[in-house]
Amino acid sequence: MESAGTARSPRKNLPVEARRELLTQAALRVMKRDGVGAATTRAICAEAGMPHGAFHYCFRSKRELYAALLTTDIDVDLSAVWPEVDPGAPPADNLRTLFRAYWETVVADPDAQRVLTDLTGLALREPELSGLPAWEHRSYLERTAENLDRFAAEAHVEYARGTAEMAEMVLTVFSGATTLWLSHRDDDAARETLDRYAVLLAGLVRPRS
Amino acid sequence: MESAGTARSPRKNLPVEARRELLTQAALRVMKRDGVGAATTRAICAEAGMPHGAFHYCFRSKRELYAALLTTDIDVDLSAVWPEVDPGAPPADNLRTLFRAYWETVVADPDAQRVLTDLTGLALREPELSGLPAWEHRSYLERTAENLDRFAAEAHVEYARGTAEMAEMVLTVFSGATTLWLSHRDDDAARETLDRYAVLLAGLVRPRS
DNA sequence: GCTTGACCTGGCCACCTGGCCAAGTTAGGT
DNA sequence: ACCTAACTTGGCCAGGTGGCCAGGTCAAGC
Repeated sequence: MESAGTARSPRKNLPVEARRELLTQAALRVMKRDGVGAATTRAICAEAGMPHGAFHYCFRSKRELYAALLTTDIDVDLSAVWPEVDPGAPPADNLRTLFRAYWETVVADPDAQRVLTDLTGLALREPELSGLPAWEHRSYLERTAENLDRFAAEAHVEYARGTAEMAEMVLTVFSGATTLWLSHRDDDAARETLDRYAVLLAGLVRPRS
Repeated sequence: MESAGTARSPRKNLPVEARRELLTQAALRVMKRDGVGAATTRAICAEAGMPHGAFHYCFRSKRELYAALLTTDIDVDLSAVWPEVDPGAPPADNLRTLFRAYWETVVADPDAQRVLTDLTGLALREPELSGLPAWEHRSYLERTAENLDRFAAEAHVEYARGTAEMAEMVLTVFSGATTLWLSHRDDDAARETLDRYAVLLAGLVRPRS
């Protein structure tokens, strides 16, 4: 079984970077399972099968762990689930397919969204980390724009207002739908809302010139 | 001056409910100022000018305080800032005015949004409180629908897909715009996005039959 | 004045938190 | 075989946490 959290490697010299990686992944597991508040340095080390002392050998402080999480580990890879695009279909249909593909990734791992939200809120308080959420948002925006461009190429369309603004609008709806769904957990309502916005936003799409 | 947090009433017999109210308001102040995590029972009592012992005379546990906050105190009153509606103007213009009025309340007190977000996330973890966010969402949805109805009446329009679904869509955009803005703090981007969505959603509005 | 019950409080408790460190262990170069 | 520098660890610390309670205080009713 070798279940994480109970296993305890006897002793193994490891470069600090490798250990940092193990710790950040363990932290993410704990946060998803028990909440960001429950991710104490001890809980994280236990999850990673390390003694508590290992933590402050790898990280100067807990904030450094937060920073590592926000800059590297939290990646909801949109391109992972890429929908089939039919160049012949109406843009609204293709856009709806795209939105649903995103939604699958949200439903598949809701805890990831909660952790991201909580971690962002936490970082905003810490002066040392307060810049990270903005950075993370820009990164997210860029990747969304890339996906939108790829989508536009495959569907043979272009965006009336430009890709960047389209990306901001799409992210707004995704973020809102996710937030609301985390509260009400109404799958149907969320999907319907996304479908409707797919239709609306299709109005900003036109055949490529 | 009588600044809150330092003043300390000598001793005053108060019905428990009044004291509870004082504590919840003090808790809200602390959370907005220093974050939800900083709102310890001691910090809250200090803010309210009470000894620490008072807390557990009024509340059985800290969770009970959270519940009191989520069910009564957190009210972002949309109808407080009601825009002027011009029945002669295009629906898109009126809708944009409505959206901007909402946005003013967000920008006026961003910390309230953060507290609401964090508190919701926290409640979702606690089995005892996990139902409250859904309840809160329904309440929010109803009040949004009421406002939309009032708006429709004043602007002499109606909603093609029904008020309820319109409210869900509007809330989705509001929530998303707020979340994104809390990260990037780009006022212009947020306003532009809201303006664009006002135009898009105006497509779901038609003259009253 | 006296009784009663609601109200009030300082101090205590067990537990947990992030952070630190001296002493020990390992692996690789020479 | 030895040295060195990187790595590992259990234990310790000061401070903070939510929760509890015995004993004190107050105001109202008689």
